[in-house]
Amino acid sequence: MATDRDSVLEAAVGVLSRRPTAHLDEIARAAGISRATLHRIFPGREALIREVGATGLRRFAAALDTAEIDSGDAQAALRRLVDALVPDAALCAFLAGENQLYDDPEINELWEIQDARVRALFLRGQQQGVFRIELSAGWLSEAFFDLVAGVGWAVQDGRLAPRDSAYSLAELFLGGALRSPDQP
Amino acid sequence: MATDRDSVLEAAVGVLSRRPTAHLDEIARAAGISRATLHRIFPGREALIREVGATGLRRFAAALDTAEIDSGDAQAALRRLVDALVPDAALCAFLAGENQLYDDPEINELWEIQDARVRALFLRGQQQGVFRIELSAGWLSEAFFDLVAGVGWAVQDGRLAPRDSAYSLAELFLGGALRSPDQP
DNA sequence: ATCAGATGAGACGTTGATGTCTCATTCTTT
DNA sequence: AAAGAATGAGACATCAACGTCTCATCTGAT
Repeated sequence: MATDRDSVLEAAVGVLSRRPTAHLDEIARAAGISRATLHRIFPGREALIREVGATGLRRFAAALDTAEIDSGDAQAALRRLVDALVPDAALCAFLAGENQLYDDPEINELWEIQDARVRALFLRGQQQGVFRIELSAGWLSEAFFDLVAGVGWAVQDGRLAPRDSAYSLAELFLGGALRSPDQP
Repeated sequence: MATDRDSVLEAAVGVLSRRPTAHLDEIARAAGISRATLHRIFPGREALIREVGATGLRRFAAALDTAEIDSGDAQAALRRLVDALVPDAALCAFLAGENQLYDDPEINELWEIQDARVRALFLRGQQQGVFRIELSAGWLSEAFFDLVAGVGWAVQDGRLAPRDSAYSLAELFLGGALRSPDQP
């Protein structure tokens, strides 16, 4: 049953995104199972972390797919990406915090692919005249991911309401903190 | 000699901001001293982490002071803050990643104070009509810190040139990723 | 040159998390 | 109801990092 595995992974993300060094006891308790069963599902801590990372990257890739980031106006594409990504913001927060994941060449390659896709979106937007060209596409991509992770943390800790998160993220990233001079 | 302690702390930040679970061996090697000497300076791992956190918060507070964030135009104040903060971006990255730090009530209180100061800056800017009011001051504050930490990581890993970091940070945060419609 | 202090290298015991095991209990299926 | 599978609880060994110690070496001051 895949549901079981997935629910455990979900719980693991909830704990690990906030405290990457959490003990297996804690993760098992959060998942509502015993440590023994956790070991029956995942061979060990390393495998669990790896699986959470792989899941996160798969969901990230799926969000890029559903948002169709290669189609149409780059700004609209980014807004679609925000909507698709916000439900998995906690997963992105985990990916951002667990740097040790990228020692694994397979995980690292998967990440490089998705990162390149996001960079391509920004590059396309710059060529369309939609995004600023004074800021490199690499930096835009990195900053965007930082903010997505930040949303994940903020929502998890109750500092940001989930229903505000997509709006807050898109508006700040696209429009910045400054009030537009022409809007009174 | 305070210089020695500080240089060790500096090296510790360099390692811990990227890999919070780094062994003491690694930190000692990065500082160019032996594990024994590291133990002579700091009673143990916990004390070291704590000290790095306290140093980070002190530097953060100092940056808020030198930027005079309570004076004048809020936008100019934020730009001053960026300039003052960027040299210690790695330290902020450490503070952002090491959530376990905030279990310590003393550290946590120090953080709350600085965070309130930043929030006050954004609130003031909103009252001045400088910052957007659709985004809460709390979210602006949090997002700003996320980006500062992101700059710290990006610089450390060579993905962002140090000389670009202040500009990239201030421009993206204040103006957003979108090209202004009136600027051709 | 000598001596005091500091440092590095390494050994050693301790501790805590992990991985594996067993066994009783519960749930499912027939 | 009975058999089988899955789970939980706990015991146990292992292992890696930590904290402490000793001793040889190095540095710097007198």
